[in-house]
Amino acid sequence: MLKYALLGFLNYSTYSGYDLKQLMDVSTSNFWHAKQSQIYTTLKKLEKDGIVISHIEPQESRPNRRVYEITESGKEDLRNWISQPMTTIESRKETLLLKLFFSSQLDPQSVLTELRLQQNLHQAELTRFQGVTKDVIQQFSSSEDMQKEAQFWEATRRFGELYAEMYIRWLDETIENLES
Amino acid sequence: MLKYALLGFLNYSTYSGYDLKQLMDVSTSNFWHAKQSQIYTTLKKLEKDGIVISHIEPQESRPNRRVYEITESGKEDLRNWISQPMTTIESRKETLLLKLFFSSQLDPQSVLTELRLQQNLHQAELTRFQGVTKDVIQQFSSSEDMQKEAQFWEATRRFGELYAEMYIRWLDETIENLES
DNA sequence: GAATACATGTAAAATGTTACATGATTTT
DNA sequence: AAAATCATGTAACATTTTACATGTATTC
Repeated sequence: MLKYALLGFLNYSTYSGYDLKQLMDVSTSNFWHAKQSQIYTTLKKLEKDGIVISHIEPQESRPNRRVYEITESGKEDLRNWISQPMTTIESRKETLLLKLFFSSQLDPQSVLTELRLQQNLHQAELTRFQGVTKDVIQQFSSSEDMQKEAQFWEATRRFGELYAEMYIRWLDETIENLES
Repeated sequence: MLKYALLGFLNYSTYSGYDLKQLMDVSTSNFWHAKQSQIYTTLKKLEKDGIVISHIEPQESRPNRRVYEITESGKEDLRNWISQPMTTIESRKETLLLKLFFSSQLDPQSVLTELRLQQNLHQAELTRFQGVTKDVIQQFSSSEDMQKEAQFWEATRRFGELYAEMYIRWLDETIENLES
């Protein structure tokens, strides 16, 4: 699936592996992330499959950049993937819930400590979604040629915001139940 | 991490790989799932590491069962994992959001179709969490020796319920925004 | 007669993480 | 002087998925 994240960006413009890592970190990372090493190896595989092509851009006093470009076959692959509707719900993995599920043997105090720690973390996330992230997207939506994109980006931001709110609410409830 | 899901169950009782798959499917699968093949190979690895031990239980007219038991070292490992607090937020992967992020090039109608399909799926999930799942846990909580466990199971069920509600709300909002 | 449940596993491929390796430039 | 940024990549390992393989007993 990382494949389609990379193709999505390369459909806008050409980028190096390094560029793509930076882009993902500031945009899709809330719902899709990847390590730099995986990005490099995946790009290499995509080139072998004829979905992207690369060329070297020489630089002075910095290592050369290998810049990737999407091919026609890549564009088709991407379009096809986006237009194919998902007919199932994605199954998630939530380590915190797994720990909680087996926490009856643990002393209640350390469970509460962990949940309170998570409260702080999710509160910070929420603030970020409502602050910096929102501002950045609003700037894009005021520029003409980015307006259409910005609408979709805003939808993914909003998901992050609602998710953080839901998580905090659940932590509040759970802590309250365990305290009594 | 599947390791700890398996150890968590084996801490209650001895089980075969088949049993563990059934158990996970009806309990943790909303926040932790695994394929049968992964469960079998992981159990084998855990035995090599001395965290569980197994013995064969012969059966008539059915294949023999290989039943696993947690060792002392396994119990310690599990306790240690549960008591170690998580100091970061887990990063999720949401394919639907990834698709949406790159959907500006697609025709708006097919995006809406996909979102409406997801609405139905999540509505069904929500109903399940509020119905069957809730009933099962309530039965456990009325039996004495399961009461403590049931409290934690209920917390994970409640997460599923809130998540489904949040998801539906987000889909409602997003569909409305795209329609206008 | 066909499908599902019981019960085990192996093999191969895909995906993702951690660690290693290099080296100049820029910022603290 | 140390740390961070720019920029590339490889190797090893761990995790997860998909597909294959077998065979009985029960239910529809």
